[in-house]
Formats: sequence, C-alpha cells, structure tokens
Amino acid sequence: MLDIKRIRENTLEVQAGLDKRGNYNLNPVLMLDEKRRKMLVNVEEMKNRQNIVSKEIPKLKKENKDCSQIFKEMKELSDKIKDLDAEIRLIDGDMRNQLLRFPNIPNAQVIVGKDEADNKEIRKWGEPRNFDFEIKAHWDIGVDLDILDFERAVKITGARFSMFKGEGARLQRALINFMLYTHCVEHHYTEISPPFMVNRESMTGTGQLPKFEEDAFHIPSKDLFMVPTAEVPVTNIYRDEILAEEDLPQYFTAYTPCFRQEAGSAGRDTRGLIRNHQFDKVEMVKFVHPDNSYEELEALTKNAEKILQLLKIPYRVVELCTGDLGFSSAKTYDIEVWMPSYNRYVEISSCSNFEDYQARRANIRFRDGSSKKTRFVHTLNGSGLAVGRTFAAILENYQQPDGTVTVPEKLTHYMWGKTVIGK
RNA sequence: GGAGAGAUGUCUGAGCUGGUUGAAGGAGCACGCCUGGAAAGCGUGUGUACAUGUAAGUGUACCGAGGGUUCGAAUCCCUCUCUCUCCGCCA
Repeated sequence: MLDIKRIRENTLEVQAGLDKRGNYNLNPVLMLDEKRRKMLVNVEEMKNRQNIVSKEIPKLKKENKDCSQIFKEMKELSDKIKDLDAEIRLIDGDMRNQLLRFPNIPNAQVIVGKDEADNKEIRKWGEPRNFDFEIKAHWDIGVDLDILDFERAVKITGARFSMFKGEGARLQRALINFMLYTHCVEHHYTEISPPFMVNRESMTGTGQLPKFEEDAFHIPSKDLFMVPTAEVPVTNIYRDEILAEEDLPQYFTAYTPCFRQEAGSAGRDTRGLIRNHQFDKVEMVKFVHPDNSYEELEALTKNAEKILQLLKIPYRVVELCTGDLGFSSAKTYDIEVWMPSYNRYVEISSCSNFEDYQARRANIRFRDGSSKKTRFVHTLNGSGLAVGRTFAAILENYQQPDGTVTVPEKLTHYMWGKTVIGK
C-alpha cells in the first residue's frame, strides 16, 4: 500500500512512479483525503467540547444543579458527532479500498519498459546441452517412465492437475528436501511449515487481495483461501507486530503446495508441469532493515540460483522492467531455467524486494534503536525454487537416448542412492 | 457439536454497583543518583495511530473486533472472532 502522506506531499513523484506501470489516477484519493481531514478537524473539536463538558457534569451534580439544559445540548452534539463519525468511516473505507488497488512504485533504478520484451538479461550460467538424439518433452519422458500420470490426475480431479508416481513422487520429495537443506544449512534460513489455507487479512497483507481474488482458490464456508504461494502465510507471520531492530534481518524458508486458478492463462502451457492449479514450491522470505534491502535482494537471488548451480542446470537471470513487475514489487529478478522442449529459458523463480509496500499493508514494523520510532520493515521473497518446473527441467536436461533420466549428483542421496530413473 | 469461563499497556495484574482511568500495583526496559565495579536501594521516565503546528506542543481515538444504550462506557446490552476448562466426536 502506498502511504497517503507520501501521496499528499509528493504527489508528482508518486504519480511519475505509477505512470511507469500503467494508468493510475491519484486525484480521487487525494480529494477524499482532503475532505476527510477537514471533517476530522471539525469532529475532533466537537469531541473535545464533549469531553470537557462531561467532566463538568459530576461536579454540577454534586452541587445539585440542574443539568437538563446541558443534557439537551450535549445530546444534539453527540448526534452530530455520530453522523460525522459515520461519514468519516465511509470515507476511510473508500480511501483504503482505493489505496489497496495502487501497485507498488518501482525502484528508481529499474528499467522503464512496457512488457516482457523490455526485460534485461543480467547474467547467464551454464551452457545448454547439445543433444545428439531426438529430445522429448518432460511430459513424454515422465509418462514413458511411468513416473508421471496426467490422465488419471484429470480423472481424479480435472485439467491442470498432475500425479507423481514411484520414482517421480520420490524425485518431487527429493527436490523439496534438497532445497530446504540447502537454504537452511548453507544459507541459514529458518524452516517454516505454515498453514496451507489463509484468511482474507493475510491475502490482503501481501497484495493478492482485493484486486486479484479471481486468481485464488476460495473456500466459501470458512472464507479462507488456499495458499497461492508460501509468501502469504510466511510474510504474515509478523502481521500487526512491532519487532526490535536487533531482530532484523530474519530469513524464512517454507515448502508448501501452491494453488492458483490461472485465470487468464487458458490455452497456455496446457501440457506437462509448467502451469498447474496445484504445484509444489519452496519459498524464501526475508524481513529486513530498510537500509539494506537491496543487498538482501541480491543475496536472496543468489540463494535461489545456487539450487540450479548445484543441480547443474543452465539458467539466466533477468531483471524485470517496470511494465512486467508484479503488483506489490519494487524490483524483481526472474531466474529462468533452460527448458529443451521449449527451446528457451522458462521462469523458475521470481525474487522481489517489496520495500515497505507489504509491510505497510500488513502493518509489520520495527522499533528504530536510535530514534525510538516505529518504522516499516522491508519484505522480500523469492522462489527457491518452483519444484514442478525444476522437476520438468531435470527430466528434460538430464534425459538419455534410451529414455532414462540421469539423477543429478546432488540428488542421489535424497533418491535413496538411485543414479538413473528408469533402470 | 453441547456446557461454562475469559480476552485490559512489553509482560503480570487491578478496575467491570458507568463520570479527572491512557488506564492502580508489580515486573521489565531507559536515564540519573549511589558504588572501586556490580547487585540491592532511591529518583525520573517509559504505548500506538491520526489530525494540527516551522517547532515546543495541542487535540482525538484505541482496554479482542464491530454495533447499540447514555449527556458520558474498559465498565451495561447485542453480534462476531479467538483462548481456556469439561463433555461428545475424531486423524
């Protein structure tokens, strides 16, 4: 959420930031803000009078004076206050609703651009392998090895669901364990196993609501949402809390399944594991001091890259331009893995600095040691990594002419010693 | 699911027969005194948010959340959420 004070005092700067992202008009919210403050001053004066008189009444009563005239006057005042308060409440709700629908302002350094095409490649790692045989896509490799079963998943549930079987199920779990091990032991994150359903407040805190409700799976009987990413439960760990400055930074990692409607993606990536309603992901979340959140973003991105390096799969890192930036993000690096069947790099991780945007929505603060004032923390998160897409990348990049798949060296331990799938 | 109890500031814990209560007492924390140093002791201070003001300050709101009664509500009434105890059911 954007700060109304900042909008009020630096209107042009904020407007310029929003212009980099699309069509947003600050005027309606500014007009509400002005109206609200005028009414506030007015009603607060009235309340002040009410308080002063209220304190006098017990004294007058003690002196046995007649208060009926005052009561009558105060009743009128009280009614006026109630009307004004109700009106202000309406404006408050309206304002908040509007503020929640403004995206974050991109960091000033971020490349200004329209869409994906304007993103900038930052670095590349590894060389895509040269295959001297006809390569197969992961959905064919998986089905042929009987470790993936899409048809039965569709029967059991429906389109865009998948089922892992035997060594497939094991590989899925191996990846989760390997990623968690790496982040916990080598990168010093604390593992969280959060609830897989969250309430409306949590979804609003991280920015999924109110604007993107159609993307989420909703359970009406309880008004809960299936987590679209572990970012939601984990970032909300500290919602409405004030941390001590020395508690920062805090690093968390969490495995969860992720549930997404994929509204608006009809017809895209319909085969395989790339775009499902349910997929596994290991997520990294950081709560950091505002002064060094950009160093933390670089480190977070490297932590995600480390997984692909250890798995020896080629990838590249892309900086998103302002037009391609996620709603809540101020700066984002996407990590794209080499996917032979697509013959291009495919997004496997998105690492973002939200600055104070989520912290403001979720009201996550810390107490500044020197000024004693509360400040909003900066939140960051990144996939580390999307497990389904990593699974697909392994199948495709490690496929052999005989249809088997070599297990990446780092995973054999988690695969109970298995070095080749399909043998 | 049934019956009951509760939710107060960083914590603990009063108030709950409505009126100087932002909220007693205690603990913690910060600063000062004391001390060779420390502990103890003494003193002072110690919430958040919004508005207003160049500022010091001032005002308003907040005792789980939201409504209501009243001139006035932490205190009375209603609804909801959560916690605890007992019973039932259950992985």
